[in-house]
Amino acid sequence: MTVTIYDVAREAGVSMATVSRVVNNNPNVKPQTRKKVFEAIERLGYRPNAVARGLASKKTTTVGVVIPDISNSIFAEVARGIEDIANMYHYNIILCNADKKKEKEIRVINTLLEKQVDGLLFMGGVVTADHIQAFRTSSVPVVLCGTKDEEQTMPSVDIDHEKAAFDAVNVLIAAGHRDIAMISGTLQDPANGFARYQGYKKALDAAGIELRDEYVRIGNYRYESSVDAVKYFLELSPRPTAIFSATDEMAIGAIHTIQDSGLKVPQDIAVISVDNIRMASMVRPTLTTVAQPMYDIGAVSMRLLTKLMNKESTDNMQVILPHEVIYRNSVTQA
Amino acid sequence: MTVTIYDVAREAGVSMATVSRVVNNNPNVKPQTRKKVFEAIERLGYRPNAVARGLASKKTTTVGVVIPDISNSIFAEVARGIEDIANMYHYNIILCNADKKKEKEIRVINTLLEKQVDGLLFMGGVVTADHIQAFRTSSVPVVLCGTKDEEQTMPSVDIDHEKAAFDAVNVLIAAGHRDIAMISGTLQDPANGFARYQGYKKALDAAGIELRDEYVRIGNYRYESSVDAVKYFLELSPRPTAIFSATDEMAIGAIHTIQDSGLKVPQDIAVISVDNIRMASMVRPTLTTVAQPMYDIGAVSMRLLTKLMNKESTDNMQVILPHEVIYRNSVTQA
DNA sequence: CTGTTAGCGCTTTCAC
DNA sequence: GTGAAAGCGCTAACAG
Repeated sequence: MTVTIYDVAREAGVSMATVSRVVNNNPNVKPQTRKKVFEAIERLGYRPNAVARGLASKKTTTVGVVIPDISNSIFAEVARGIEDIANMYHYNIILCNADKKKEKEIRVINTLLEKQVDGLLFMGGVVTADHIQAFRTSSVPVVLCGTKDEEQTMPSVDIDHEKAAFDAVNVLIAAGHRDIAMISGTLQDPANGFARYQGYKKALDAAGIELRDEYVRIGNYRYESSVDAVKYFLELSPRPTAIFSATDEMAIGAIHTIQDSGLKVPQDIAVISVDNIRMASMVRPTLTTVAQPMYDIGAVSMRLLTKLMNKESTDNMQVILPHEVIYRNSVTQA
Repeated sequence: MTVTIYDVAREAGVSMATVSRVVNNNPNVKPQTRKKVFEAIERLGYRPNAVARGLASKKTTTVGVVIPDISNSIFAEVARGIEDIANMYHYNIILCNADKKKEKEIRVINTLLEKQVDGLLFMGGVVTADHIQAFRTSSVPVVLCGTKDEEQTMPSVDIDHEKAAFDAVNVLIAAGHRDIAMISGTLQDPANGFARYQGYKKALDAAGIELRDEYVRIGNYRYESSVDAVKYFLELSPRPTAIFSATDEMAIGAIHTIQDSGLKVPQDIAVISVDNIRMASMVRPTLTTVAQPMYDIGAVSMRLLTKLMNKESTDNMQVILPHEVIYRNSVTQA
């Protein structure tokens, strides 16, 4: 039924070992023999069985990628970076969505490990002790991308979220704003949540602006969640003249809510955030934001993982990539 | 080093077969024995090797999903539907991005087949003879989702794109429009391209409106591509009073281009499209569009695939799911 | 209810 | 350059 390496060997009049060598590009095969084998493969329509190969060689040339939320375009962009480098090094990637659920993340990590992936990339989200525990039960290398663990003991690739937020708020301050509200993510989230909030606080602090509790609302990163936050801000007095959103998606929700209330962005209220998703240049006004290099985060973390899988020495296990303010039209420049 | 089923057997004082039964939830094990085995597993930290299991059982409980473009939110939503049903039937899914490149699609299909997936889901895009050929070289079932092949010989789940487009254009006609332009996808694409164009043509025809060549521009489904199309339309005389876009993303580009030119949507030019991506309710004005049930397309195709993998009989191999007009604010209702 | 025994399809020494 | 043979870790008859 299915044609195996043995069938090919017989058809070509050689041993399985030789066929294996040909398939794996081992140079120790006479060109003529190689040709015979290729012909037999062609004739029989042989397709190597990666499962059998994986069992025999104890390598699958596959890396597992756990993605917290497949419908989030940020992760999609990171995934592209991962893919490109993976292809370059001849690894296949298997992407597993975890729905932003911790329990599912752990389950997915275990599934991937059972499938004997050669390495693991864990994207975004919170990295708990349970995650670390799951990683430890395996012997394959793991790289965190777009996040890091509390103790910073694991290899990771990320931006400096606090500094990014700091820079964003400073754009607002430089434009003359003093009444600056923030739509934050949950403070439980060390990267997109807590760190960005810290950056906001420090920027205000550095400018001698007092932090006002009612100027901070917690959202869930979704468009809808910023609608409520902004409605709340709109009732305040003094009403904020600028809003710093932890993410672009919430910023876009903010812009629309402001506009729906009859106010103008940036004239009445300026808006800035961090991420630079594709949509940021698709709204009106276009969104001023701090870009994180999503593709590079993916690419660099995959590259780091290849080194780890090859047991190459690596100097820097905790990579921080640079970010950059993208000036568009949701903040009036000074 | 790695602990195997054999180690567990020894530790628990039973045979490998018994351990295998316990791990696979085979009822033919005395509760007490089962307990002993579980304890041994726990003590040793045993994790079953899915690769070995796959080789021995010739089943991987894994289905491969090829996704044309991971950064396209439509596919992401379809993927959610696939995932949910896959989990329900205890299949893992491995997602492979193909960058909308035919060559890469074929390569990915072959990789997946080498990995011995139990079934294949092929999402969106054009299905050529080469694709069919690749599918045929394998013995596992394949379901197309969100697309279909020319000859409709393969199992598939999709909407009636032509009818969806027809309905969209009719909304415009019902609102009194006669000068209706279209931003189409490539006519090579049977689903999102050709079929939607056909629907446009037929709707005009049914209303006795003559088709004008200059009222049709071809885009590439991206936001940017509709900018040029709309600029072209704006110069025309008579200027169209409504635009039908083959996809939401291009429709959003259209709306912004119209607004940037100083005109208003829907007062000066109405816009409608097909898809209903999340962003459709996030733009201003919110986008009137024909919704395709993305989650369901994924869910139904995965369900169909499970039936095929179990060799259950299935009456309907070419499923067409219903679509629905979502009235929002980019078309003034009559 | 449990153990024995063949493989699954391939890689990988080790000889020749 | 090539072949023989021993597994990789597990499942699946088949016995008992």
